[in-house]
Amino acid sequence: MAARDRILDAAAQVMHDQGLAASTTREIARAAGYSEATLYKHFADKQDIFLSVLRERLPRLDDVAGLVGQRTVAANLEQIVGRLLRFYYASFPIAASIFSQPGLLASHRDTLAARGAGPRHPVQGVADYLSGEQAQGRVAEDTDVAAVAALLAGAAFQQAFFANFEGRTEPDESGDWPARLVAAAGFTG
Amino acid sequence: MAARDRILDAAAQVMHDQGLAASTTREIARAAGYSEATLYKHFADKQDIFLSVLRERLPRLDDVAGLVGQRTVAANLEQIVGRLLRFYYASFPIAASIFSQPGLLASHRDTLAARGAGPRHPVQGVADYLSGEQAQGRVAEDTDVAAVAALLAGAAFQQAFFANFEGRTEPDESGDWPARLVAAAGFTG
DNA sequence: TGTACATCAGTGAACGCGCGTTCACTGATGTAC
DNA sequence: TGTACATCAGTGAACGCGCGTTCACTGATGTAC
Repeated sequence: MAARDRILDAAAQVMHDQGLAASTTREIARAAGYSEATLYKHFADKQDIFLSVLRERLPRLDDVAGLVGQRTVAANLEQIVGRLLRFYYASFPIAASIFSQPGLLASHRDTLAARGAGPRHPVQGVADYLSGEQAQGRVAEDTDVAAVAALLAGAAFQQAFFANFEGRTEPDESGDWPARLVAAAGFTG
Repeated sequence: MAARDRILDAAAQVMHDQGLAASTTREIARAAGYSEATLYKHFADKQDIFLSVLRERLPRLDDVAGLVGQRTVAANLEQIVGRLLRFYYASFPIAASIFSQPGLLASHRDTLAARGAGPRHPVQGVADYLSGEQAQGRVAEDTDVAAVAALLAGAAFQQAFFANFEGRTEPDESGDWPARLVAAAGFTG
């Protein structure tokens, strides 16, 4: 099964570096070090390669529930925003480019739906973390955790977009930006 | 010059409906009601068509500065979030799909840079609005207007992404979502 | 007014190319006796 | 141990197709005298 993995690694890299449009079977085969014919021993067709990359090679986001009750809520949220920033930054080039092929987008959406996953998952994770803190009395009862999660995750998502759009090689974590976002959402200390 | 406009309208529609990958010269010409050869009377090449669509057919966002001092800050911010939501929703399919062609992305970035514009513009608009209110004493002196703007615009941006990803035909403005976001950012009344 | 010519928007048909995909094949490794 | 055969990962070369682009052309409209 080494070949299958190497093909997926190569495809993910070509998609990331050169974009979906330049991710031809020739280019993926070349990057993987196999002939084009080999691709078809492991995948039904080209779309199967792309969907497999989306399923198996997009970054995972570490679960955030373990932070409940640790340190301070503000410190945890700062760390969460930093993680989201890196996660979204790494996912963006591949995830965004599938908008160029609505059929691919729809197939991927169905894959995620069948798994019970989807792009709202990280936001829900932040909301769940805040609910956990609420249960411990470390976050005010009347806090709208879903709205706070949408603000923080949304800001991280958009900052990651800016970094990719501007061609930067890493997300902008410079200075105290996560801390400022968390403070503006009402969490200090 | 009617032909040029009709070609750009057709190209924008095909890009929006079928994605960048399916936006071939044949398809654009068909949608515009001209022969493919006519495209080349008005544009240097296919990339020139795409860049012209990005320059001339992406939605514009109304200036927001005029709201300073009107009604309440919370009400204004709710309206601004609603506008951002619709703006991002309409821009997303075309804007995201250019990530599939890094060359196109880079050219578009340069076009915007030469104009002094770019994707941070709407966020800056929100920050400027808040600074204006600060000058009138309607927003606290110590409010981090850049961070608040990043939260609100980011949340709208991500909600618009969700709506597009899920294939909805309009952004999710249901219920009091903009109001909840504004309240979670610390603005009520 | 008619006539000869210029301009100009638009086209049908063809082009060369790179794409995704398939096919018959190869050569190395494993297995039976 | 040797030998005959089966399995299996991988390939070179070709395929048909749709792409972006170009070219010589058409026919309607404008202009000069």
